Amino acid sequence: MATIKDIAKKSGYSIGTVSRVINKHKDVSDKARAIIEKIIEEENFQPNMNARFLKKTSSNAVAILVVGHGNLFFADLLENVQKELDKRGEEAAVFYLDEKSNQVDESLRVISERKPKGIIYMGGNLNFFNDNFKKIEVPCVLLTNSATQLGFNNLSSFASDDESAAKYAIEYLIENGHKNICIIGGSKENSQATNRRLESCEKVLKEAGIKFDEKKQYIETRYSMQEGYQGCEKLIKNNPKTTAIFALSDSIAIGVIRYLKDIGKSVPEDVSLIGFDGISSGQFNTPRLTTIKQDTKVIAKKGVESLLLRINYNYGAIHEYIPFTFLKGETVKKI
Amino acid sequence: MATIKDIAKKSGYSIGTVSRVINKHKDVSDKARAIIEKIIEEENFQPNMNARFLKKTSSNAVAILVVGHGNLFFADLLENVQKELDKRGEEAAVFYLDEKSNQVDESLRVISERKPKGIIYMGGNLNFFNDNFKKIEVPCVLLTNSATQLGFNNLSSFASDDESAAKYAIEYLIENGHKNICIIGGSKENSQATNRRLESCEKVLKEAGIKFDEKKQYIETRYSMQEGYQGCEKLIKNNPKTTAIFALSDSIAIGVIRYLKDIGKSVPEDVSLIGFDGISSGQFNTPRLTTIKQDTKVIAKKGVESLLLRINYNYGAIHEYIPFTFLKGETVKKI
DNA sequence: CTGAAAGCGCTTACAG
DNA sequence: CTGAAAGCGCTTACAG
Repeated sequence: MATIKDIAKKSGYSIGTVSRVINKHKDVSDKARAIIEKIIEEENFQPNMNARFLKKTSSNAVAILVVGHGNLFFADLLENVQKELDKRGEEAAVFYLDEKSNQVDESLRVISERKPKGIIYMGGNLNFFNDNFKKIEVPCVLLTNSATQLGFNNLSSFASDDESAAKYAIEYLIENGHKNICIIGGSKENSQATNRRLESCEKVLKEAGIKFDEKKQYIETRYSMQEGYQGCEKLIKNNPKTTAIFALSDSIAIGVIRYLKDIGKSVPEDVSLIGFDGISSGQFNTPRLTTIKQDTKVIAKKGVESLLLRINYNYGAIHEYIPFTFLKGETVKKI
Repeated sequence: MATIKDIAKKSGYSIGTVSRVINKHKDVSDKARAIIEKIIEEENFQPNMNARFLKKTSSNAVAILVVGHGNLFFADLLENVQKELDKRGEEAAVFYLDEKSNQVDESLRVISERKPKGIIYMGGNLNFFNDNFKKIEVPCVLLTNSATQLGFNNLSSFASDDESAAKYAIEYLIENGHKNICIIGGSKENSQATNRRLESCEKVLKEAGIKFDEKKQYIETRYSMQEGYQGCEKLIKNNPKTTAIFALSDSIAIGVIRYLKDIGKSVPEDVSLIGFDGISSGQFNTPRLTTIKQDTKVIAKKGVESLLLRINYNYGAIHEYIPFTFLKGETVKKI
């Protein structure tokens, strides 16, 4: 690969001038720029990012850390976030992390290596913020989980209004005559969102005078079809009279449908089902998922805006719950 | 962030010795190692990768370039590839590329920045190899597409036996009484696999004396539910008597099912359907997809093996077609 | 507008 | 076994 030195030699200019052309500095003569750009083109020269970032004390990119690969909801959200950054002329650098990894420690490394001007977290275990986030001074924003409790001044957060969403879903099931309701998905230990949703469900059920034993009628699972399938199996075995299920993600919901079908039950004929997220594959599913659609567009927009406000004008942290939409699919039946 | 210099100062050793500890060189006294490791631990020191890779002339990692983010089939294949590398104690570095990006140019950059000892390509446009692959000397392997035609000595390839798979699918449909068959998905221009499958289908149909007009009964689409839905719409409008569809990916197949349902047709009652890939979400779908399952385990294993054989013993390029499995789901009906 | 030079944080012969 | 020093490919004050 050609280096900046080669380009300098070929062009007759110094590496300093070549560097200025690469970085689009204004203080370069048109002539120099033309010559150097031509040679860069010819040589198919691409600056070495290692050298670049090693030297740079700050970059103009916003780093996006996505926890988990196959998460369709994050794929959707990420797309929106990138669009919003793009619209504002901001550069994005996406980093995918393993499901189990510590997103805060990873961001520490990204900071030291990439020097981003801001960080957007998507997913990850909330607890990790307690350990090392205090070392981070770059403006950050957490999406789809609330960071209010953490109380960091440089960490905003935008999540769906889980409380209202869960309330809406359960009330909708109740209105449709359901009294034997199970809930599936999430992690009480790692996710604020799960707790908020679950508490809201329980409150509504209690107020409606409907019995709900969390130990028996709720089960934690990861956000996959596989775990939805397995979780549903346990749930149904413990609660054979279940007539409705609220799944805390659409992927889980699809697994639930499959399990029910496998034991001869159909959705919504035998069991009604509401999902969460509103990912597109839920709407390509047959039956179309009835679900809480998280407003990824607004979450992305507000997240990006608040981050830039912090970066450019040193605004403080904001925490907001974003309204959801209810997608009336084909998986709830009145009984 | 602490640097190697800080660690050196705190430990009383030179940065050279600290570097040797980090890189697990043997020529370090137990005492020095113990002291330095303790301080690294305390300081939570993580070496700067930019500096590391800038200096290194070669790394021990295998780079994996994945084209496209949301591709569930690649997610499955990637998991298997990582497992195979892991099993052999090899390190992997995964790079996700945009759907439309030039994977060969990107790999050129990865080579100059990361100095991997080998590269595994998953997906991407075959044509890009013609332009710049000749500049690459590192051992490479292409998965899920055949590189036989390209004739590079450092590029092996492993793909499913598309020809037999397509033959099997079409024959299965014919055996089940279907004569009005449409095919959907892929790109004739960019994918060897698409061409091989399509040609094989046409051959079988011709031999069976079944009319097939490619212009009318085949449609190119990308591998998404969305495009499967839209593509199916066109296909059905042009071929209202269709009784069976062969979709060249499971995602497409799911979109097809949804479209048919939306016009009041059910799979397999009204239209039979065979997919391709065998991704897990096809098996969580209702109805379960009847599909050609690509053997990602074997593709991954052979790919990794051949790469390491080339790296360690300078073996030549191998091109192989891997046998498929037929998953008899619930989407084909005898008529 | 341009060049010469320092330095980013590491690794790696080289010498001892 | 350890240290001093060169150098990876860039960027960025500084001087002119």
